[in-house]
Amino acid sequence: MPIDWAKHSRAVNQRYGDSLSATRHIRHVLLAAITAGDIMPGTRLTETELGKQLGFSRTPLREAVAALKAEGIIETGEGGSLQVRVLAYQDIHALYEMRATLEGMAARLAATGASPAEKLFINEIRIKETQLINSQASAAALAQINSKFHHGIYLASHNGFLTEALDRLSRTMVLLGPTAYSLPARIQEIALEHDSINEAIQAGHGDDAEAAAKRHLRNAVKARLQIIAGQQRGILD
Amino acid sequence: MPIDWAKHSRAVNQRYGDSLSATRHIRHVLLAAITAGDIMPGTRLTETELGKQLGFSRTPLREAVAALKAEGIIETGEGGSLQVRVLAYQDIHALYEMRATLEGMAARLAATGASPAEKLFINEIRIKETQLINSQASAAALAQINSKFHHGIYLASHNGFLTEALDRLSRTMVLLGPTAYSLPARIQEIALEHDSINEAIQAGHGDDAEAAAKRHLRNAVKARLQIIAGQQRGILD
DNA sequence: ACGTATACAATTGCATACAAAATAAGGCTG
DNA sequence: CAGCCTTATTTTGTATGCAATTGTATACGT
Repeated sequence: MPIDWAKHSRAVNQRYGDSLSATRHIRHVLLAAITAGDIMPGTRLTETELGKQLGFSRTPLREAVAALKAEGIIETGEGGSLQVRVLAYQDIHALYEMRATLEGMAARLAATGASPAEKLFINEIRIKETQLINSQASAAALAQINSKFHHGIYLASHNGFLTEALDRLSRTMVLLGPTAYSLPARIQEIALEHDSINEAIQAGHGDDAEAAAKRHLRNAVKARLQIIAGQQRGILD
Repeated sequence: MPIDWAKHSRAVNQRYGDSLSATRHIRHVLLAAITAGDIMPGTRLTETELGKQLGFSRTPLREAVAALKAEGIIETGEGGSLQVRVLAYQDIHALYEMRATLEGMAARLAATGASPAEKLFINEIRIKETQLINSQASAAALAQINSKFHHGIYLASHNGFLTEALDRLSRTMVLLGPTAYSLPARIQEIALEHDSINEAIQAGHGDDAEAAAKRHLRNAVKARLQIIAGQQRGILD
């Protein structure tokens, strides 16, 4: 069954405007399709087919793919064939280990260096998250506000390289599949953990913020393993 | 005055073999040229000209550039023109701040998780570095063994994402220009600091290794600022 | 003489076309 | 019938060509 590229394409246009170059447009559409789970890791992608489906020639497609390969989202199999990167079990731990360190760093910097406006902004997102949880919002909506909360902290770190590294890790994480918001029990925990981080940032306590962020990520990997265990199927299916 | 692309091209062939695709080859050649200081940050690159000089068509060139743009080495100026990324003064601090955190993490993981063989390997590089310093080796040779020392620690962290992030940061750092090995006084300091890191790793002391690595990077940024102060020219030159 | 408009040159973005490599299929031989 | 070699087809890698946008120079008007 073919993928609904038009849907992702519309979403990208709505989010970034319709004046993006073909290369950038395709890059975002591919990321959206991977995030939505329309293209599973390991799936072979053929340029001709993809280009035809997306309505672009192979040239901008290949440039978009070159960027995604540099990011580690797409990899070249044997013979130069393209496929969405397949993460090994060990990679999950490495990924979360990295993110715990970087999120800790970001939270510390935000606590010690964020402007009053930035702190207010983070706090507002946190309040909105609580409202969404209480109103039983969808997993997608919760995942979105979660992204905003974390991204707000990244920006408040005032370190562009840190922000970029964390954004990149987040993009890589979509390769792992569904978010933790598919686990109802985890939602309340996340709220509490976000509170700890937020309070430490508001109070300007760098050590506490870092510790809270690391705790948050340690729990996140635990939840992730639980999801994976739930998905557990035979290797051959 | 034209750049000696043939030299860089030969170096890339020697390092990676001559069976690289044009795209990958060009990517490495461009990185080498930037590292060597043949292309200064801010320099405008025109695809047609570059392609002609390198002996390839624009297609693989553009793919190589797409990858370097994704890495933040090349950026698109106004009007879509290409230029080597220009780092702001503030970026220097952000860059070293990031690297201090990640190098600290790598040193800690190496100390606690490296295999005996990896520890021996790191130690051998450290010994070789001492020999090179004592024999008054060139700055380039010292910079190379320095890279090997650090990269050995990255690998010993057993975290592929960390290794990749640090490699990426190292590539970005070439935008800053000459290495600290142009400062004779710094060379002895570096040796001592590397010793501290190595000893902590050999002893398996994670905390000490992380602290030593962070100290090393704090001193490195100090040396970097000294170099920049020495280069100080007017903005308009 | 300065600012603005217009025409032209240069450069990027994309598509098409071709060449080389890899995968798949088929036939042959042991 | 199994394994392997040969061939055909698909797929990737690279080159060229065209269209559209951007930068620049010249001419004109104020």
